[in-house]
Amino acid sequence: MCGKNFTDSGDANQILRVGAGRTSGLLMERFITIGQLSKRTGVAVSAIRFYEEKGLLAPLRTSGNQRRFLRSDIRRVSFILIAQKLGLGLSEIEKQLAELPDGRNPSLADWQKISRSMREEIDDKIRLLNRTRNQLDQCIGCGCLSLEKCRLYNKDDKLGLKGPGPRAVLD
Amino acid sequence: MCGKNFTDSGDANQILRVGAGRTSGLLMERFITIGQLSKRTGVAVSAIRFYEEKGLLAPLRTSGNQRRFLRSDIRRVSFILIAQKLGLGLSEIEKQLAELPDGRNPSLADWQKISRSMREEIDDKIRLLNRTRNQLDQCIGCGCLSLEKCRLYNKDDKLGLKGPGPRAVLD
DNA sequence: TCTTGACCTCAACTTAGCTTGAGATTGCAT
DNA sequence: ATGCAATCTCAAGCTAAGTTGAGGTCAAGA
Repeated sequence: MCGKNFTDSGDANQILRVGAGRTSGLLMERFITIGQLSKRTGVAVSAIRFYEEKGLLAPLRTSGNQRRFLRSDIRRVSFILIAQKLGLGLSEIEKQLAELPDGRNPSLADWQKISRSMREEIDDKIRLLNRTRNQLDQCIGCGCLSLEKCRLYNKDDKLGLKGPGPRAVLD
Repeated sequence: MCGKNFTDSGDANQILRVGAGRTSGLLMERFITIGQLSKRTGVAVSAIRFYEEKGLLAPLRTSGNQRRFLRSDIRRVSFILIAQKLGLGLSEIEKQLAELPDGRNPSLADWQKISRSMREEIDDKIRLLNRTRNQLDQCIGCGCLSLEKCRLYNKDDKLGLKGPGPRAVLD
């Protein structure tokens, strides 16, 4: 992966951390700019920088301080997007990615392992929603709206990860 | 199951500013302080003030500028808490409450009407989660992680109301 | 060489649902 | 009359997941 020899004259575009050599031709095959990554993934440039800040991406830099991403980072960003859709926060996603050896991007096996644990979380959510719905059905006929009696208002049930409410009480 | 004496709809809001001199027994029967409301509902005093700011509560004031709530506001706050648990945002709850005639606190019929529409939203969430879970199951065997191909990554499905993700893309 | 578009950093702003703190009043009991 | 807890307002801070803008640099084509 690293240490290829190139014979091009322009030094200005060298990627620092990968080692010296020449630039454009082969480098352009391996590396993409932030704009290209943005176009390929549909994620705004500002969001990509934000992901880097949060530790989800670790691009290389050219001698001119511009970011250069691996092509496989497209897949890494896809992973982030899908995991977000499944309800994971960026910090949770970062933990999953951090466990990959060598900072590698997710492979099939990784994805299977992660998505299985996601499946369990989704199942939990569905169970909770079903229970809540059943209680709501009973509550429709009741209408008590009493915090002491209403089975809907139960501190132990957190509806979804993002369920709002007064923090001191529900959290 | 639950009690049914929730319609003290007679104690409407004909009360103006509460006079200073006699904080008499009668007033103390009808009105409660913010601290009492906090204790009865478990909602922090700061949160109650916040709800007022958002238009969900409209307490009276003493001549000394302290808030005085109706006893029935306990039920109004209960309603807010339960609706939040069901995933409604404060602005949506405010709309529901604003539709009550005379700024009345929720009655049985109101609650039934609102909770039925909530039930539909919950059903929608459950359907979406089930679909997502099924797609995830297929994805476990696939591992493609391709934005073009993966059926999991579908802009039209928003998982839950709070599903994060790059705004420009998913919204 | 010049120009232009892509890129850089850093700071501030956004929404939601609050909490925390400062500094001033109020209200009730002794 | 005094003391003290409860209350008041207003401002700032918090988390999440970014966006927006100012001001400056880089890279590539004409």
